[in-house]
Amino acid sequence: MPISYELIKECKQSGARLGILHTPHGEVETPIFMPVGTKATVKTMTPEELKEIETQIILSNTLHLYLRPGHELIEKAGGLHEFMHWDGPILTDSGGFQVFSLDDLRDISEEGVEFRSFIDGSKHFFTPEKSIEVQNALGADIIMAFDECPPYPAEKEYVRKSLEMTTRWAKRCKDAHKNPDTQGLFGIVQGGMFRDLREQSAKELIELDFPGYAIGGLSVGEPKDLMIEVLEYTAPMLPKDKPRYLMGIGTPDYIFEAAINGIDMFDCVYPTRIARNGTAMTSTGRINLKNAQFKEDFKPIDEACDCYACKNYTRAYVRHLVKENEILASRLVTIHNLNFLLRLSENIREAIKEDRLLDYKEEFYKKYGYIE
RNA sequence: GUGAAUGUAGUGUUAGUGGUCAACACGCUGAUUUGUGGUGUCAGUACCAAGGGUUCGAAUCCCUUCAUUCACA
Repeated sequence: MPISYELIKECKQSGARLGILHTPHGEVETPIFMPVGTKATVKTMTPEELKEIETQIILSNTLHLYLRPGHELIEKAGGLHEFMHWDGPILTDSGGFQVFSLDDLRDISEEGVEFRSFIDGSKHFFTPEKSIEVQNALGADIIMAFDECPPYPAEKEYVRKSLEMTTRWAKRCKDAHKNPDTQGLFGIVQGGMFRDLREQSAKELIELDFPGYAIGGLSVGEPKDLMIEVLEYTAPMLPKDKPRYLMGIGTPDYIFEAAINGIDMFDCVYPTRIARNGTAMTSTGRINLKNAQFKEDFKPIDEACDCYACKNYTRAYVRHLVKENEILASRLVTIHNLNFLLRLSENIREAIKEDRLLDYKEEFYKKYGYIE
C-alpha cells in the first residue's frame, strides 16, 4: 500500500486526531494544510520557498494539467514531481470540482462529462477512466476519484442520484487505476446536506476499500452552521485507520472545526488567492493591506510571525507593492499566508498532543477575533 | 493694454443649450475571494471656477471677479 495512516493519538479534550500519513515521497504530520498548486506551481512560490515554510504536501490539478501542458508531456518529463521540481508528497484533484465550476460549459452523463475548454473553447470528454489515466501519468502520491460535486442548494433526489453515480464512478476509477502500488486512490463522499445520503455514500465507498477518504460537496456556498453540522455527522462515518480529507477549506475557523471533527488533511486556494489581492491573515485577524490605515505602518504584516516577509518588510512597503501591482507583493503575502496556515496546523498538532485543542482554539480566537 | 474663447469628480476626457440618478477611464475609499477560468469581483466617490442675479426651478440665461489659452497691439 503506497498510502497508510498512522494514528498517533486523539485529543482527550476535543477528539481531534494526531497522525502520520506515509507516502512514497515522505511522511506528513497531520492535521495538515495543503497549499494548492493547480498548474504544477503554488503560484509565486518556488519549491525551496515552500520547504522553507515547512510545506509538507501540495495539491495539483488533473484537469488543468491535462488541458495544458498535457499529461503526456509531464509523463515524458519524468512525472509531476520531476517536472515541477518538488520531491515531497503531491495530491492531484481529479477534475470533478473543476467540471462542477464550469457550470454552463458542461454536460454530465453516466458515461462522463463533456465540457468545453475554458482555454480555447475546444470540446473534451472526461470520464472516470480518463481522469485516472491522466493522474497515473502525472504520478502524484495521492490521486482522487472522479466525482460529481452537486451545487448548493440541490434537491434531495438529485443529490441521491448524483452520489450513486459518484459511487459507480469511484468503482470505475478503482478498476482503471494502473499504479495501485505507487499511488493511493481516495474516494470522495458526497450526499449534499442530507445525513442519510452522506451515510449511504460513505457506506458504499467504504465497501470499495480505498486507502483514504475525502469529504466533498462542502464549502460550496452553504451557511457555516450547516457545513459544520454535516461535517460533524459525516466525519465519524469514515474508518479510523484511514486518512480523512476535507476538500476546499482554508480559513482558520473551518480548519479548527475540521481538526476537532477528526479531519487530517485540508486544502484551499483561499490563502494564495487573497494574497494576490492584498489580504493577509494575521494572528490578530484578517487585514486588507490596501487600506489607507497601513500607509505609514512600519510594523511587519504580523508581529507574531517569523516568516521571510514579516522578518524583512513592513506593512507600508508591502502596501505600496500591492497598490502598484508589483509581483513581489503577491510573493510576500503568499509566503506569509501559507506560513500562517502551516503554523496554525502545527500549533493544532501541538495542542492535540497536549490534549488542549479547545483551549488553543479559544486562545486563538481571543486574538484573531471571532468569525461569523 | 484691446479683442476672443474656455473654465463640469483627485487626474484625463465627455454628455448636457432651464426640470427623472451629470457619463467614461484611471485614481481614491471600502468590501469580497473557500477541491483557482493568474492582474479578479462588487460598492462608494462632482452641490458643474467663485460670488451675485433672473426664474416655481440653473451646470445650462444675465452681471461681476478670478484663472487659463489664442489673436492684435
